[in-house]
Amino acid sequence: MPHEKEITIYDIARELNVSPATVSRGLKDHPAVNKATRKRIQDLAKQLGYRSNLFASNLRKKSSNTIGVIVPRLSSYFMSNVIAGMEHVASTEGYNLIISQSLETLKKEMANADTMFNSRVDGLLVSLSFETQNIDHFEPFIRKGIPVIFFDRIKEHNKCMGIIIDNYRSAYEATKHLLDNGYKRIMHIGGSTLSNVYAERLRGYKQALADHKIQPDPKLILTKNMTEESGVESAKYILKLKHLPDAVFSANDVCAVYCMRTLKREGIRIPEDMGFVGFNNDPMSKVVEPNLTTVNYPGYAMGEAAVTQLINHLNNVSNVTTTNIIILRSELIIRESSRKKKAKS
Amino acid sequence: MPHEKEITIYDIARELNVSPATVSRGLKDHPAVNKATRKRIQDLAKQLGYRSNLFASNLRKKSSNTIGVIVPRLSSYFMSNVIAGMEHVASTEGYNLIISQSLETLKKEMANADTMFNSRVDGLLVSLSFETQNIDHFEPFIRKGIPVIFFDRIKEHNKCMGIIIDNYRSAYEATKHLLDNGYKRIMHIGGSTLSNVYAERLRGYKQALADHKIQPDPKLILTKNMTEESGVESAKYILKLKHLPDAVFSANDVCAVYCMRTLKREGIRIPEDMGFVGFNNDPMSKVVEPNLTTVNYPGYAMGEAAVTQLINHLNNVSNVTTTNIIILRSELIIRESSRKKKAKS
DNA sequence: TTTGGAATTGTAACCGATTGCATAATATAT
DNA sequence: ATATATTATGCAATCGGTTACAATTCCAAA
Repeated sequence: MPHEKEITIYDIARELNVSPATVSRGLKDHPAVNKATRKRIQDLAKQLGYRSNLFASNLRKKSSNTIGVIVPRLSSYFMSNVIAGMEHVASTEGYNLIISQSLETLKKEMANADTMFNSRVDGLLVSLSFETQNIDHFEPFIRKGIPVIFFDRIKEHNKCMGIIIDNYRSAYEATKHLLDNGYKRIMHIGGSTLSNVYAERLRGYKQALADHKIQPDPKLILTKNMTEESGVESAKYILKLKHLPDAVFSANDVCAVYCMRTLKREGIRIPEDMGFVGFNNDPMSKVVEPNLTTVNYPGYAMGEAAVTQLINHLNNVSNVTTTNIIILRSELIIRESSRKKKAKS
Repeated sequence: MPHEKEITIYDIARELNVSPATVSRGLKDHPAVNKATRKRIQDLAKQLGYRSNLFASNLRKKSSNTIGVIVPRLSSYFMSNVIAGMEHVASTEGYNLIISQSLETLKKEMANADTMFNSRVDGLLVSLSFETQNIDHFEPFIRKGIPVIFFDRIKEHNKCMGIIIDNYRSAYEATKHLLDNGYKRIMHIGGSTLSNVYAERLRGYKQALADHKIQPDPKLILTKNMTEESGVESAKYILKLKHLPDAVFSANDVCAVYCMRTLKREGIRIPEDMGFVGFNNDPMSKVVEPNLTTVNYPGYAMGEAAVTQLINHLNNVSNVTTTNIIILRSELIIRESSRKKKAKS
């Protein structure tokens, strides 16, 4: 197959009897080039089907116009919305996105960071894996002044911005909502507290109880990995308790839904016998019966915010190393699963 | 901030008193370089924190080790699984992924293709937008011999491979399943038949009816955009019919679920009064009550297959322009929504 | 000792765009 | 008409690897 020859600025220069330098400038509307010359250059470029060689350009400019993204998993409702938001901003700003997943392992996260580093990304957006406690593998970026922004699953670092929602406050409100609706013995199913996300949700839960003068009962606090299975397991655990809880606040929807479903099948009525609140506003929270009260987690907005902040930093309009944390708005969505029919009885 | 100086092969060459060429070869284990020298080079490289400059390398080699991906939307259950599968294979094979979404518009799809072209991707993986009828915007790739693979939403092209499931057969089986369970008046909710996906599903539905000597009733065939809303609308449409269908085969789960739910609220019993089959095996199909019978759509496998095929082509082990279509296995998952209590009565 | 050939290493051109500096062309001021 | 800005363009080095080809080294066979 006879592939087309690639057009370079040299071809244009020769054709127009100017120097490659002029062509280079002309193509990007450099004011030092005569307006008429600029037009001739651009017209011919279009006509010949010229396309800039980004490698040559990047090599010379030492910048890639590419943003690296590392996430634990791409295939969750939340994360795919984050990515969609990122892609949206990045593409309108002329940046490319290189995306990789750590599959929740530190090993792969480090390998991915390495690839990103070699790919010379202009900046890095990271949501940390479950295993990640230490974030030294991002030091190469920081040492070279490449901005790193953590989102959702973050670790504090004095050179890196973090973008999160107020997990503490959301969990507090979720728990308070249950209390206000007359539920008293509230269980919490959460993930590993090594993660900021789950640690904060647990803290909010506890504080809400404390503000209602309720001692948290350790038997009512479960640490799970928040999958379908752990929802089922939690339900079984609940059924074995001598003193049943009258409500469950789960740190995500998937776990809540499967827990609820299992309990329902055992004859427990939701929300009369047991109230439920989840977290994430996953589509299935609106499908399960009864519909699940949950916390809306703005994935798309978080993705947009992360890229926007990064690009602003790259353009020197703001600075990632001085801003510490950005907190996005989240809200409790009240549905049937938490409305005790005879509340405050 | 004093950023670290970048180490190049020249630095290593100087230190070791060899030529940059030898370093270049040594770093990639070229057999022409003495084994001991190779080791010295690699050790020093590691010690100095050398990282290859991909721009320089790509510029010289005229290849990017990057695969471009264009999809309608990233934020669907199916697509996020596809992407996850792609990322998995790509990263183990040493390729990067550049991902963008067309948001179902031809305009953005063309713009994305353009960006990919300028980014010099080694290959392109595309699932077409709803608006796309004509695929001339991929001709620049084909003219340059850059392989293009379509997946899921495809158009036939004599130079491009397509990766799909057998939508016709799956739909046929889904419909047959309903018929076998005693349902007779089966409605179909599908998407625009400009898309291969929905056209084939409709065809399978019709053929199954025909094989059971049933005339398709045009009033029982709806073309919708398969969102939550269209599920609700379809339900309303159904309720207005004089002669109600006794089953619904929806071309996706979201639409099926919302249709089913709306009907349920109007007192229609599922599956007794009306059977339901969806498509996709979306997580919510396992949550809705009753659980929805559906066709499992192997997103992750499709992503893996697409990248594998592309990389094989790039390595000359297979050829994308000669293989036409690859069909992945899909299967009907039977759940409660289609089990008529008194079947075949 | 000479020599053919294999094993290593080096030379230098190249990939294509960018940009500091110099120069040329034109315009304005004196 | 001459000096001084101003505007427009060109020169040439640079970014860092890659690779065809040439050159050198080394060893065994003759």
